[in-house]
Amino acid sequence: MHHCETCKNNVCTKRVPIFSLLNHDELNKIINLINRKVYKRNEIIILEGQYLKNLVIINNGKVKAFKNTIDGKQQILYIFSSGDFFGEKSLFMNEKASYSIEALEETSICMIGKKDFQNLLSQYPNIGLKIMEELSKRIERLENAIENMGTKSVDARIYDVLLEFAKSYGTQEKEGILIDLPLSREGIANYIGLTRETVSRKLSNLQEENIIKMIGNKKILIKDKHKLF
Amino acid sequence: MHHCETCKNNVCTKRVPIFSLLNHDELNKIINLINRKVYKRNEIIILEGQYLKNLVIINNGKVKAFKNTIDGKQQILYIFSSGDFFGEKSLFMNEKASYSIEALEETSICMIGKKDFQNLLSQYPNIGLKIMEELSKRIERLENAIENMGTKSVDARIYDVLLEFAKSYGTQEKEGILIDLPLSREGIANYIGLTRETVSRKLSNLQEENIIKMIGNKKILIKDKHKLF
DNA sequence: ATCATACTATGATTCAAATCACAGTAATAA
DNA sequence: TTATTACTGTGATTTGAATCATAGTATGAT
Repeated sequence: MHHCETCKNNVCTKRVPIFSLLNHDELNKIINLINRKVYKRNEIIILEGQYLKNLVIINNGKVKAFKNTIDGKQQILYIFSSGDFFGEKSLFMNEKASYSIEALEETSICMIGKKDFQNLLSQYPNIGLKIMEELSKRIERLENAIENMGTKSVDARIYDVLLEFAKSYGTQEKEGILIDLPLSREGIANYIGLTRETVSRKLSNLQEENIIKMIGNKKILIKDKHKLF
Repeated sequence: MHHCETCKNNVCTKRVPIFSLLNHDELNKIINLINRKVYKRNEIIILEGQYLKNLVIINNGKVKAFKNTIDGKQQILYIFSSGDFFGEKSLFMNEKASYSIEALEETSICMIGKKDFQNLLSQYPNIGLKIMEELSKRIERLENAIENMGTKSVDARIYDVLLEFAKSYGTQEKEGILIDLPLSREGIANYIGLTRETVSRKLSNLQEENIIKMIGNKKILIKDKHKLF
């Protein structure tokens, strides 16, 4: 199974940074350890508190990782897309997932069992280094998010999230950077710790100032990136 | 050098979780790779933006890791104490420090050069696993901090920081948990994203409600822990 | 193309933390 | 012990985001 060319090309190994140091034969061995699954928009992939038995790598699509609070609020911690992984915590510690994962669009994932992945780790120590590198990057993003929420004005936080989205989901067009928003207004609010209404208002302001242009609800054109600093 | 008993007992290796899987002889080998240094209260150990050439392990004392913003605010990200390490990012990536480190009290540190530590890592892969484990814990703390700042009331954030400090710096006394505060009111404010004044007021409230008792400026007695949930 | 549903915008009001201002207190060094 | 400095507490005021309320718009399914 999984040996036809189409499958290979669709499978995570090729596009995953943590496997980037492996050669063709090594990748092929890994393919046999992988289980795939596809989720529809809004489907829950993991629920906070569940035990996770796999390392999950995103092949295609986007998911959000979030925590729900007792009083009905939601904090989005990550948006994971192609090549990102989660569930790594269960590899070294036997702990419950500390956040839920929900598909933001049709998303296909690859799963590698805990044991299998631990074997891979000891066989190819470089994978471990790559994971540490990725965890370090994630830590740095979280640290910046905390700095933003703790010290920056609401306007600055809106600027930052627009620039982040521009980098991750934007394409350069002649009029500016066109962002394919991964989140609704409410999602953005839950990502940067504001309310839906405040995000709406701030974006309207930016549009009035001719810095951005909202195209429907799912796209934003950044006309003047330099005014967002 | 470093072979007398007093030195051994004072050196980081024994109290550092990341070396916990090594035996006595292995630890002795590591001792020879270590350089020690002592910092006084308020001394800067690393400045944001500097290149770091060592993994730094705290032997004794406490430091704060923080970012300064352009408009003069400060966000404290971590309080590191005995057994904690930092500078691990420079081991896999050649990047500048993303935060400054300042001693909160007299603090002695142990340093292992980048190259030496990389050798250790390949010699004892378990150290790598321990580091990943520690990074995972750090990630979880950051994720919780973001959830707190994004979704919780100011009161809840004060409760949380008191409970955190009680766990890390508190001793059980008959009247309650006595916390040796690592930070001033302003420091606490910079840790949870509030102002000095708000922290003062909220602590005063808690004292009036007989939940805590402030003892000078550096100690707080938690009389009724259960009211902080 | 129409409809149903989910999402968005925006005005009015409330509220709580930031800010400003200054007095009071604790900690540290001489 | 006293003096000096740094830290803390608290009142008055401002400010800006949350909340409440409702109308408007976009999107996707049929």
